[in-house]
Amino acid sequence: MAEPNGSADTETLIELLFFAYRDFIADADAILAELDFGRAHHRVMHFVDRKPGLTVAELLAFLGITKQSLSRVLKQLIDGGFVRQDTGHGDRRRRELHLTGKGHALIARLREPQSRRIDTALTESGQSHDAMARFLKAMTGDQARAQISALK
Amino acid sequence: MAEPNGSADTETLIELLFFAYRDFIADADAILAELDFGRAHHRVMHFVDRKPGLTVAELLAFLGITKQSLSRVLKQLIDGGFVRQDTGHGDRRRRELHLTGKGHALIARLREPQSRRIDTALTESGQSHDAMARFLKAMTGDQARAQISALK
DNA sequence: AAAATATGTCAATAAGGCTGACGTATTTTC
DNA sequence: GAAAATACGTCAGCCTTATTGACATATTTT
Repeated sequence: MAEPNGSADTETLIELLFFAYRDFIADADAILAELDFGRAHHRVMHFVDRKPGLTVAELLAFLGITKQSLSRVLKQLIDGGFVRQDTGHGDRRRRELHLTGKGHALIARLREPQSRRIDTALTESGQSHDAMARFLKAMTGDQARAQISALK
Repeated sequence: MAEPNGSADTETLIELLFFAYRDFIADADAILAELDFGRAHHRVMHFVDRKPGLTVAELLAFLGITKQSLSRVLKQLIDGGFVRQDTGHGDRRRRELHLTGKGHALIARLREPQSRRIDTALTESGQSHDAMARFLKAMTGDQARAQISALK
């Protein structure tokens, strides 16, 4: 038998996931490079958009990096006018993050080729959006699932 | 309507892909850290295993990096006894790369948690291996498809 | 013999992470 | 009301993995 336990074919999936993610990310990289931004900037904008008003500490938890690492990237986004920081209403120690109009425009532009790639791939492969969401969610660990829930 | 053009939901898929890939990679990262290796070492071993005897130039094309970047990683793998370099039979300028027994053991160990995660996720989400392969392949660009074909 | 190819290596640079330490404003606790 | 905890910012130094450019060497092809 060619695949006694399916492992040979799962090996192919490991490889396909590498290529698929690499090419998926490349779409946005090209746009980011124009602004001298990197993937870190993209991730920050994504989560600020997904959860407007989130604090620096919450953002760090989503990204899984330290505040020292975030600071440089966040500063560039604020200086560039893509992200705005508001002092917290109740707790004035907090800095609540929001995208500016310019920030919304950029995240939309970054998302466009990625969305198109996903939608095209779903159509080409005859997959439903829902089935893919279920698979990807099943691929994540407990921590990520909690984070995903927090974005509702 | 909640989703006029499906874009709202594709946005969720973008995010899920980020989390899924991050967690998928984390499995191997933990093992690599024990050996003071990184993802670059993993990728090199994967492709050397998938196409035994491939040359340095071929490997560079798969990885999409420069030879200067590869050199350090490859040197560490060779010094550590995970990868072996044979002078080409016909063309003695070429260095044909192979995994050693130790290399095979490591790649198997790295693949194990990743395969398990994929297989579990497929089962949990009721997806077939084949459908997922079709989707992931549809996500890749032309260049990657050519590379994937070259691995047959 | 000359040119092209495959590989290796040196040097300098950059992005994006890390740890540790410290400062400051604000809130919570005792 | 003083002390402790929290949220954030920042300085300094370090690491990994990538980059480009330049050049050396062995081998094959022209």
